[in-house]
Amino acid sequence: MRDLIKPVSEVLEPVLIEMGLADFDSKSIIGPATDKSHGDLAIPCHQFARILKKSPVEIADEAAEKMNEHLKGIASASSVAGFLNITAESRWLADRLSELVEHPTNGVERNSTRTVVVDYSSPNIAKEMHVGHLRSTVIGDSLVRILEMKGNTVIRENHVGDWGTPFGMLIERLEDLESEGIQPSDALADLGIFYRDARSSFDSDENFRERARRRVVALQSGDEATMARWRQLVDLSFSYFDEVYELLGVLLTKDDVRGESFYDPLLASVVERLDERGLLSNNSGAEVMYPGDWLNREGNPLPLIIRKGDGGYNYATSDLACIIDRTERLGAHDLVYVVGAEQKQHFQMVFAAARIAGFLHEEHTSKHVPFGLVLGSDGGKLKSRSGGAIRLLDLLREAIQRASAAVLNRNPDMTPSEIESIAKSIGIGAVKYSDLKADRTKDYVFDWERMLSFEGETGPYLQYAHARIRSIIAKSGGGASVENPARYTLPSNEETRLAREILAFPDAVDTAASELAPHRICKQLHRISQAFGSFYEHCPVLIEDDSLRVERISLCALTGDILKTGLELLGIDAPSRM
RNA sequence: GGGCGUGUAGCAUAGCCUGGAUAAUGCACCGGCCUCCUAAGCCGGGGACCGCGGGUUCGAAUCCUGCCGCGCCCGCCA
Repeated sequence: MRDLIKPVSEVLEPVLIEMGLADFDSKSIIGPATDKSHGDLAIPCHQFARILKKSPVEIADEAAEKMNEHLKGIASASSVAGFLNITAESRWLADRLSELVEHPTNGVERNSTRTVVVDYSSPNIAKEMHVGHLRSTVIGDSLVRILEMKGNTVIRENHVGDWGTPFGMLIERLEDLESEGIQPSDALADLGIFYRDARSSFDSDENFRERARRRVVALQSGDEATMARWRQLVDLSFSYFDEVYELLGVLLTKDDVRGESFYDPLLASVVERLDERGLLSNNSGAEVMYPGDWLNREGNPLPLIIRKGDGGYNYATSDLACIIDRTERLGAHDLVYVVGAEQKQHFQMVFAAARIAGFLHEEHTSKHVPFGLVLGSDGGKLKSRSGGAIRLLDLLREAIQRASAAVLNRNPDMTPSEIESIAKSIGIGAVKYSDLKADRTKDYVFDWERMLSFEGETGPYLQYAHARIRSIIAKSGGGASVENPARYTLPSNEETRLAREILAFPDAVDTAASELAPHRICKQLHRISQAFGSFYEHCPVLIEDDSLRVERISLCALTGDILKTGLELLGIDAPSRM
């Protein structure tokens, strides 16, 4: 009800002055009513009692009376227990609804024109993607869509772990397997096993370890045969990542990949630039920076290691190179990192260092968007039934398969290809919604039963509301576009409730964008779906009364469009049948 | 030890930044609703000392403070 505050505050302002409360800002004392049965907005008058030496009840009564005559056509004012309550008139709601129908982006203003880099997903080459990557991918993708809708220029960046010391052992493992006659594509068919075996050889075999070390040196120096192997690892891993991304339906493509290897050649210049500014100091052989007041376990200042004693580089250096690349080459204003909460301090230090070094200026913002761990239903780390790590691909396929059974059960007449497509939308939507619906900073319990039960606050519930709307519209014989009726009349409580929830949608998008919190949109879409469910049961649409029929079809179409738009912002499909 | 985060019905969560009325939603539980646009739905009901103690305030789930539980970080790893 953000739009209601402005006209109400214009009426409230002279009333405040008249009552001797000119010091209060009319806009900031108006808040949403905590109990919607009292109204849309509320002004608690208890705060004025001491100044006016009158009871809050008297003050609220007086203010309500003074306001009412000027609020005609907008709202009505009433008072209860010292609260001045404002309730929008149906007429006012109806006019806002008509505006929304005409609005090109469902009332969401494209009023932000920053260039934003969103860093998300970030899997590691030759390593299985785990549920942490799922969270980063799903949350990051939604943020990209939300920020784009607000008008920003958004650049997706997939900061892939494709460089560094692990590649010595990975390449040597690949060599070993090939000498045993195993094709590289087969060797990497299961990345979890491949990585685990490489690791165990590295840990247990001195000879292998030595070969791995030499291989790292060869990789760093650009040795041709080694680079070919490295390329092979990268390409094969990507085909796996792409399969996951395709199934997930995220925006990420190969063009968005900007891996560690890209920044490697830039690292020396990072050190140079820091050195020029005299920011580096030597700490037992390593070049370090002290960007803040962090302490280590012994209570000594915590260094950010820029160059190791052996001349190698650390993640911090790479992250600084990355910041320079994004601000100076890509012209980014805002940097967003969708990375697990455990790296919070690391990012604080890197951001602080980048400010000190002048890589980030006043016009830049940098935000770590943390998310919690993914836990199994036992409260511990998520594992497969056999106790191993869960392959993301298997997980997504299971989601689709579970959805498929439910779709077939309800629609025995559907063609197999229809079922396949709808099951994918539902299964993936269920996984995404359950990941996005809660505040992302909290740990997250992964529970098949809950997310795919198709009941309650789930992706399928929202999709179902949308599908029912499409079904009505198909039966109405009209087109898919929203017709603006001559005037909405909103004759029932169900209709005004639905109108209110629809009108709150742009607000939810704005909040989600400013807080980088997709769950704000989830919650509002759920409220809209609930309001629609109630409307659906109580307000028949395809009826004889022509003007009401037109109005209700329009309301359905508008609701459907908003649900579709909202689901798109979450990266979730909105099928027309289910 | 230091830092950060988190604690809300049996379970899972929203609300906390920006203090307001009877704390919201879902699952589970109890009771209703399919000759009618998809019952993956709708309507109604029971269930909460908002971790505990202090403080600020006319008013605290929300702000401040102390304690307790849980998690994460404090590596020449990423």
